[in-house]
Amino acid sequence: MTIQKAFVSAQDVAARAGVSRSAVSRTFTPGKSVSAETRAKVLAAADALGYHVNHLARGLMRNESGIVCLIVSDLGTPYRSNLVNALTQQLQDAGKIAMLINTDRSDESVGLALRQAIRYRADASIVVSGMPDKSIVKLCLRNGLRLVLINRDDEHDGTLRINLDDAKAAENAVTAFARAGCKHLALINSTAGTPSLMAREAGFIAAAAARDLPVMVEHHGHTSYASGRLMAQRLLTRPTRPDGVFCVTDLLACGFMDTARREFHLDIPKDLCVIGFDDIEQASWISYNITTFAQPIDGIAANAVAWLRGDAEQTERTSLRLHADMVWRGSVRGG
Amino acid sequence: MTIQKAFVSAQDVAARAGVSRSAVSRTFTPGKSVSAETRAKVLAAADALGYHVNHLARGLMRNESGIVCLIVSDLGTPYRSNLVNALTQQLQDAGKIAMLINTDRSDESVGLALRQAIRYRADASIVVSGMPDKSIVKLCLRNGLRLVLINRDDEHDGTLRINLDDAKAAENAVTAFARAGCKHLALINSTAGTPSLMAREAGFIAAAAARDLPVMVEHHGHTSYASGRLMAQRLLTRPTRPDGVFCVTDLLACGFMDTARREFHLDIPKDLCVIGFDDIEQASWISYNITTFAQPIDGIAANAVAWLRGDAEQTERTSLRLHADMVWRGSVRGG
DNA sequence: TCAGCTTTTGCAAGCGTGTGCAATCGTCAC
DNA sequence: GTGACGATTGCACACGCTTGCAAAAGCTGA
Repeated sequence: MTIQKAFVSAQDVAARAGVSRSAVSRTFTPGKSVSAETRAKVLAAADALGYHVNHLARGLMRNESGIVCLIVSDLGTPYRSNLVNALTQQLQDAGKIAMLINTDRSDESVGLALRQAIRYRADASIVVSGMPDKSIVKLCLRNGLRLVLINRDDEHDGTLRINLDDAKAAENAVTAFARAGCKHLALINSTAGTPSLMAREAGFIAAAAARDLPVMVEHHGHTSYASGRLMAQRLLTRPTRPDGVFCVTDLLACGFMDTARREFHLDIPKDLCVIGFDDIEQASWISYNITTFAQPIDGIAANAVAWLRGDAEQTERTSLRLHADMVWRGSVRGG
Repeated sequence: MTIQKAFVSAQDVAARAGVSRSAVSRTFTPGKSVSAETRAKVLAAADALGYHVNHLARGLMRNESGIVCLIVSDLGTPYRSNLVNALTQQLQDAGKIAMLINTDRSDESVGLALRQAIRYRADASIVVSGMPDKSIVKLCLRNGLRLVLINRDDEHDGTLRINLDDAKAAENAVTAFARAGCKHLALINSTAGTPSLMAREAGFIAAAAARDLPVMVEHHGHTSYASGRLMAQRLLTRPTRPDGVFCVTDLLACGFMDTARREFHLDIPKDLCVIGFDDIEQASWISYNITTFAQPIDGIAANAVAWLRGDAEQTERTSLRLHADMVWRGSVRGG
């Protein structure tokens, strides 16, 4: 194999096709005027040479790279990986491409990620984890980087904020427990306390108070299986044992249920009702069968992408609140 | 807010700092010679203006974008999302950035993904799902796009192939079953049959044959929880019920175990031993507690990234076979 | 002070593309 | 035959950056 230039350029294609370089460029730009004959010659030459438009150069010229950054931590987590999956899929369908940046959930590392997005002149970035601080957000907007915040908070203007109706869901959870005859409610949550988790907590406590039901609360670590186990041990050794527990995440619920059953020999839902949140795949597995709230993952992704495409009616709405449907399964009595 | 140019360029910074544009460029290129004084002026101006090097332009000049494409299907799957997580993390640490492309696992869509990688002049792409055909691989190599194939096959020259020692693992599974006194072995697998899954199957059958143990085999759908359930129904209604089942994936094992317990009231490991593969998080959950083989995810990622960086000794090895350690848990008797 | 050296600096070319502008071509009606 | 008009085409500049080259500046020792 002879040594050759790594990538073939439009110039090369033009030479082979016997046309000007602009003709090549126009052939690959939808909506530009090229005669059928020229187009055919160009396409033939491009195919023979293995030509592919250089998107770096195109992005440089158009000032629009087609890149959208996804900023996310703990991609291994079921909920997050499903959301990222839906987002990349829908971005691809919209002609964009996803760039993935890992963060530990510190604000600082989110800032670093956003700077990286700016460097690649991303058209937008979508923040799934962590909270960018005000100055970074301003920097992004100033640089023409559009921002979507998913289940973050509702503070930053100029961005699209997509949140769930966490308070409403929490209220429904209380209602379900009340109907099941639960008298002693409890809630377990992480210590991190993202705005959306805190909204679930506050909503649950408020709704319970409205019905004069007491709520025990535990906080620990991240929203993981291990945390769920640990909080189960704490909660189930209290003097009065709760009989209705709202886990702000299905992962917590899985750990909680396993410990309640194996270590405390409790029957779910007879002795203890459990409600989770997210509707991850595992919640539907036979061993768990958790009553939970479904994150409208496709809906979230669709709204984000629609806003990015600048669809007329969507562009104006900068704050969206989606509903999380309750999924009735077997971890609550009398569904 | 006044209308202004979207992005600030090196020119703008140079003007404000009172130096030439090249000085700005050199300031942001490690190893280039700039006086401390100039560097300070440049950094001050860059900070004030919010300047960020344009990586599209830089990539265009250097002919090296810093982008690495990850080609993957079903990111929602625990094993894949953990692998992608490790890869993006380690790529970031190496100064690269991950681009994520979703495929259905058809060869065709892998081809499309690779063309996308070429268009963005990615430095490399890492194929986690699907199998690119020979002509596309050639096209990539000709375009200077390096290729890493993870748990694919071992055919393509010029690429880095990272595989597990599936045969050895399968042999260890047979040994474990034999020690537990299992007489009737079985294996469940997807119909897709990627090379690595087929290697596990072939290895298991061969090792069982060497011990004169019969093996029942079932194939169905993807390597999912649902498939595991369905194959359990098929396998456990056979005239002779297996007492040692190798599930080529933990997800299959979860579905299999749930069905074996709830629908056939079998005790694991008393009536039935189960071994999985991957060591996903769920395999360690109390409800499953599956004896399995750990994918050396960090090792895979580390090897891939090291090869991409062109580390001297690594560059020569183009085919790697890593070991999957057995993780002893409770789904096999007498661990 | 000055030659000889190293470090720093600015200039300008070039990376591969998109696109405004003017020139060219073909078509058609008169 | 001619003029008008629309579709195509090529030229040349621009995008923001890197880098070779040569000039300038700083430093050393005699």
